Amino acid sequence: MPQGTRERGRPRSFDTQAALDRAVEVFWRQGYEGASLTDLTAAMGISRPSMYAAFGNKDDLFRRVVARYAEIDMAYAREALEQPTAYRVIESFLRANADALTRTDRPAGCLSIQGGLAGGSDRGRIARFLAESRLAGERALAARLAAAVAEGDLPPGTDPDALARYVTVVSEGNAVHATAGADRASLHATVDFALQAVPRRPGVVG
Amino acid sequence: MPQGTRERGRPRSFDTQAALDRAVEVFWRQGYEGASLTDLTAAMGISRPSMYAAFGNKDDLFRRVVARYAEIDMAYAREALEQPTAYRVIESFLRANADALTRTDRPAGCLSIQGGLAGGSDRGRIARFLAESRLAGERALAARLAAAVAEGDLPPGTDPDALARYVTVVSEGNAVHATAGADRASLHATVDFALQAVPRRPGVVG
DNA sequence: CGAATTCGATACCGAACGGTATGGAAATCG
DNA sequence: CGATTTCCATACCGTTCGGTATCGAATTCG
Repeated sequence: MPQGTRERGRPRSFDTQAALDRAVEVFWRQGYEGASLTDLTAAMGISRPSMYAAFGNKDDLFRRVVARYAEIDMAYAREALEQPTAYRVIESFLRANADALTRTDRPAGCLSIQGGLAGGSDRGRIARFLAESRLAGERALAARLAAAVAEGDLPPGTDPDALARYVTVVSEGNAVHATAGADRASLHATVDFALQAVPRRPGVVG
Repeated sequence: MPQGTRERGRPRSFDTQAALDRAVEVFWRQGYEGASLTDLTAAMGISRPSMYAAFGNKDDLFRRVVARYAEIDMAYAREALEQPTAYRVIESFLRANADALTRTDRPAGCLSIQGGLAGGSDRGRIARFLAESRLAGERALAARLAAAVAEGDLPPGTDPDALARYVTVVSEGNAVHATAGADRASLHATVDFALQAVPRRPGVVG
C-alpha cells in the first residue's frame, strides 16, 4: 500500500520524526516564545522553508511537539492509571513524575508548564492550549479515581475530582521546583508527604 | 530634612509608586518577555524616556516590580509565619495563598511563577532570579518550621526543609491551576487534602 | 532522455522588539 | 528676570522576530 502512494519529485531528505524530537527539546527548554525559528531549525538541522513545508508554521509545530511529548514523555501517566488500586495509581504517577522531571538526558521540568503560562494576546492561545492539555490528564485521573470510589477502593464520600486535582497540583508544583533546579531526592521527599494525604481503604497496606 | 534636599529643575510629574503598581499588573498578567515596553508605558501612563529615567531599564523595572509584589501581594506569607503553631502557620499560608491567587481585583495566579519559568540565554537570568525569590520564601518557612520542631510543636524527626518544600510545592501547583482558571473553591479543596499530610503534635486540635 | 515536481539554501519582507538622541516646555535657583 | 536644570514627546536606532519569494539542484515519472 505505501508503494502505491509513492510521491512525485525529490523526496524529503530528513526524518520528520527525528526533527520533531529535536524541536521537543528546544520548546521544552525555552518555552514557546523563547524558542525562535532560528533556534528550532538549527536544532532540527533543517532550513526554515523545510520546516514550514513539513510542519506548517510555529504554532502547528508546537502542537505537534506537545502531542509527541504527551506520547513519549508522559507515557508514565497512562501506565500509572493501570495500577490495581487508587493508592498505587497515585503513588506510581507521582513517583514516575518525579523521575521524569529530573531525567539527566532530558530538560528539567515539564514542557506543558514551562511551554507557556502567562497570557497576553496571541500568547494566551498557547497558555490556554497547554492548560487544556493538562486538564485532560487531570480528568483521566479523576475518571480512574471515580471508578475506584465506585468499587469501594476509596472511602465512600471521597471526591475523585478533588483528589485528582490535588495530585495534579503536587505534580505541577514539583515541576516548578524541578525547573528551578531541585534534585530528584527532593521531589521524592515531597511525594512522601503528598501521599500521606491520599485516603486509603482501611486495612489495606498497598 | 526632605525640605533641604529639594531637587533642582522641573519636578517629576507622575507618581513613581503608582506607575510601579501599574507595571506590577502588566508583568503579572503577561510575564517578563510578554510585557513589551509599549504595554508597560501605556499602562503606567508615561513615555519611554520617562520610564528609563525613573527606573533604569526593563530588567531594573522588573526587579522593582517583584520587590513591590513581594511587599504588597505576598504580605500574607510573612503574616502566616507569626501564627502560634506550625500547623496554623501552614494552614494560614495555604488558605491565604489560595485567596490571593483568585482575587477578582488582581490578575489570576502568581507573578513569581508566570513571570518566567523557562530559560534560554538572557531569559534564564529572569527565571533564575524568580526561582531564587521563591526559594527565599521557602527558606523562611523552613526556618519557622525548624523552630517548631525544636520546641516540640512538630513531631521529633520531622524534616522542616522537606515539609516547607512540600507546602511550597502545593502553593506553586495551586498557582499553576489558578492561572489556568481554577476557582477559589477548587484551590481550597486542594488545600483540604494537602493539610492532611501535615504532621501534628498528638492531642492538639488546632 | 525529457518533463514534471519537489527539494533546500539564500536572501529578503514588514513588524515589533528594547533602548536612545533630540529638542522644546516647565519649574527652580540666584 | 535670566540661567540652569530636568522634564516629557517625538522620532529614530540597530536587532530580532515569524514568515516567504526566489532559484538552482535533485529525484521520479513517462
